[in-house]
Amino acid sequence: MSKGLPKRSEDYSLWYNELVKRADLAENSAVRGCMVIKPYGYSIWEKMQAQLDTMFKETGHTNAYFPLFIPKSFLSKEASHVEGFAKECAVVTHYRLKNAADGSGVIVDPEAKLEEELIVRPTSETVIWSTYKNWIQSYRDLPVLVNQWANVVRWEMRTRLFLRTTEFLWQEGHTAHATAGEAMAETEQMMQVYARFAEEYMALPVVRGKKTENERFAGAEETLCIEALMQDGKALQAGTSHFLGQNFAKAFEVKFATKEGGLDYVWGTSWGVSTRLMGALIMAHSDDNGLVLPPKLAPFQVVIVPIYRGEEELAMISVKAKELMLELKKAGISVKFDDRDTQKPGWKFAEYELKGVPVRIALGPRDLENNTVELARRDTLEKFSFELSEMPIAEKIKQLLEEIQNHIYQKALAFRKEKTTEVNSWEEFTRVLEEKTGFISAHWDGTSETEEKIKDLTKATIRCIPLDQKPEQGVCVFSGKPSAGRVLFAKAY
RNA sequence: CGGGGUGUAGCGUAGCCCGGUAUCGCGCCACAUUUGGGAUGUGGAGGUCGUAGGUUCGAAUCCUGCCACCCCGACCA
Repeated sequence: MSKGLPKRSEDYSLWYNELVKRADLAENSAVRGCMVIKPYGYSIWEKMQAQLDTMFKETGHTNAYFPLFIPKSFLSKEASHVEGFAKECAVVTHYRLKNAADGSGVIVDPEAKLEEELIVRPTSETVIWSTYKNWIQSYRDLPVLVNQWANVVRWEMRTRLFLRTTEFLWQEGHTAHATAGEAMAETEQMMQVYARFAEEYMALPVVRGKKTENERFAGAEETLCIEALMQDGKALQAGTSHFLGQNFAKAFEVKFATKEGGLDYVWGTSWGVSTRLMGALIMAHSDDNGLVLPPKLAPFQVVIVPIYRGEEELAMISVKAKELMLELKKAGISVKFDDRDTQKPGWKFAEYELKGVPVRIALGPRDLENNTVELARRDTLEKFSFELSEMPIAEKIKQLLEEIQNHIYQKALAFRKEKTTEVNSWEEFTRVLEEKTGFISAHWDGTSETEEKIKDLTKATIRCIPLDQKPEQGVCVFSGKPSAGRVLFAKAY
């Protein structure tokens, strides 16, 4: 392994790829487009899962599990849904292998052709709604509030670790309601859950918004989203929540007896976030020295590195280190004590910086003598000596972790503000897009045609119509037609 | 699927034009000296040169097929 990471300023995507690999988050696998998520990377995902899962349960949802395979016929029941996913589905056509007659290995047994092919789920609306049909008969059965943690497959042409892989891990919530209003409220609620998760846990500021018709989920009436800005000025969709109207209920004949004695189709929602969040996390905060992790999601928040000559010194330092570790653990802080004798302190410093550990404690003979430790924070790379008599170490670290969590959020927020530009002319639009990058807040005439043309010309898309959009009369930056408010454009991942 | 590129030790590479049995760095193993920012020295292990075939006394090198990966385009969370 060579030492330096590529610089963000020189080659951002190379920096990203190298960082993911060197920080032990993930690597490419033997299967094209699929990744191996390594233990350190998976630990972060587990932290995300745990927190999101808690939030889903707090909002009344329960986990369940639906099959990986979907009968082909299901997919075609909702017209726009098929259209959206048909081009990227993996299909199972056979169920058996056999030895080749010429001894060259195994081949697909042509005798074992499936009568109906199975699709590897690209998303589960269809299997789930075919199941809901049986679960729901009356308004008394509603709402159904279910989430599942699963893997899905979308056969992408070009993949990138975490950001776009053929198989990815995610959660998909699927709910059914008696009224449109209730379903819409659920859609909004879950978008807010995602936004809160991104901001409070990932330290990632997001714009809450609504997708335009072009960018909407295939099969949804309305898609709400959270959009984040990465350090290279490109936007990343971090989570989506869909109001499905009665589309899937109609496609799968999910009707319920209303309180009033009528029969009506059920209203649905679906919402999801994926391992793509890992990519967002990495790109939002990390620097040329490596990963910068928010304390709330770091696999361990503190690492203790002993500095010593000889076994006796290590033994003495270990006693102190273990004492500190215990104190920290009692306070709910996760700590790793790295007493490996196989690597030197300097090597460990660089390693934990690469891996984004929020706080490092270095403990050496001088510290034992002076009753101090050396603290270093990952976000600012500041180092300072801390007198253990000053206050309990756990309290100090707790403060520090909170400060780091807050600081990286503020830093990302300031960056987004700086990179969000209001523009009023087409000339300005293209110039800002090319030179400054980031979000562009501009008037749009509300038509898909204009959106398409802008995309063709510049690769920029409408990321969202912000929910906090101010009513403001203006003219479309492209067509000159009247507009009632600004939307956010950007080049996106 | 179009256009370009690359496959050589665990990783990154030189050699290929001009054919003679593979270079260097990192990592790995052993020993010694080291340990407050990626240590140093000495010794060592590790290779079907992507794959199948062809040309040749001889192929990493030349020719042909195939495979894989990367980059750029059309599609996407």
